[in-house]
Amino acid sequence: MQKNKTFKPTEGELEILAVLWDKGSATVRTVHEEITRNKEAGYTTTLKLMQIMHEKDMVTRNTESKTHIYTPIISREKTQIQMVNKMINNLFSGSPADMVMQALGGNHATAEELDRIEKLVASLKAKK
Amino acid sequence: MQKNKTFKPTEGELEILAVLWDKGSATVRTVHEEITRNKEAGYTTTLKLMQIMHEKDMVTRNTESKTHIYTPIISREKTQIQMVNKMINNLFSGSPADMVMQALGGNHATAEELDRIEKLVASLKAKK
DNA sequence: TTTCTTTTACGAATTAAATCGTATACTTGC
DNA sequence: GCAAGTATACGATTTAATTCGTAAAAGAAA
Repeated sequence: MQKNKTFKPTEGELEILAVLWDKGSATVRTVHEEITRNKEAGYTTTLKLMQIMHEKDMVTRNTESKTHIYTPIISREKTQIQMVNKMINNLFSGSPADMVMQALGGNHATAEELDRIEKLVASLKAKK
Repeated sequence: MQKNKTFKPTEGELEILAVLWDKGSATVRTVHEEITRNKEAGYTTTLKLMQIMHEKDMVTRNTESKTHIYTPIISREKTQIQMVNKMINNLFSGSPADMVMQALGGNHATAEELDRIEKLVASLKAKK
């Protein structure tokens, strides 16, 4: 078991986690194929990265069969919260609202998404 | 002049930029003193980092006097937009709303901030 | 002027991420 | 059983970020 230090995946680790979160669990082969849809990479590179993630206790693996099956340990949501909070502190002087402004500023949110946000904001206001 | 590649400051660079953005311009000494309010670091470490940032064209510097004065080139806002968008893509499957949910979920936003967000959302909805 | 302090320049060491080649072991299909 | 293919293990290399020691230059103070 590891110390509970703040979890900060690197770029490459995040790509792998994205696949694992999406699929629940996956083999190196599967992860590798997903990843190489977007960029070049050797198979052993992906393998090594996943092995390192295992050493770091970011994933577990089932080694019963020759082909190991990897499962993420930390949840997507927890990672999101940690990374968003870090960014709010580092780049937005601690103001969540400022980050929200930038996130929505690009105007990529759909009408439904805006509805969801509106409801969330309303419910947060109600609590104040 | 450099290619216009996506700007991705490291952790340490971001700390320095935060000071420079805040003050507009600053000497190494000033930046260093700000930074060491929160963490340990040798003076030459900060200096070197800022020199490298200069090589990377992240900052300009005025060398008229012996004590150089550094000024950030990229704006805080542009950096915010780039980093938020990157995070939305990497960690939130491209959904700005999902990121907003996490940013506000911690319930750290003040009533006034929520008002601002509400207005922004309303104006975005009006455009749809 | 001489000394003390501050500053930059430079280079080296350290740490960590990412990449990949090669060896070896395990399956599977013939 | 054996060849071919697939998987892991391991170690080496590369690249980048970080850290800091030392020296030299510039100014300030005495």
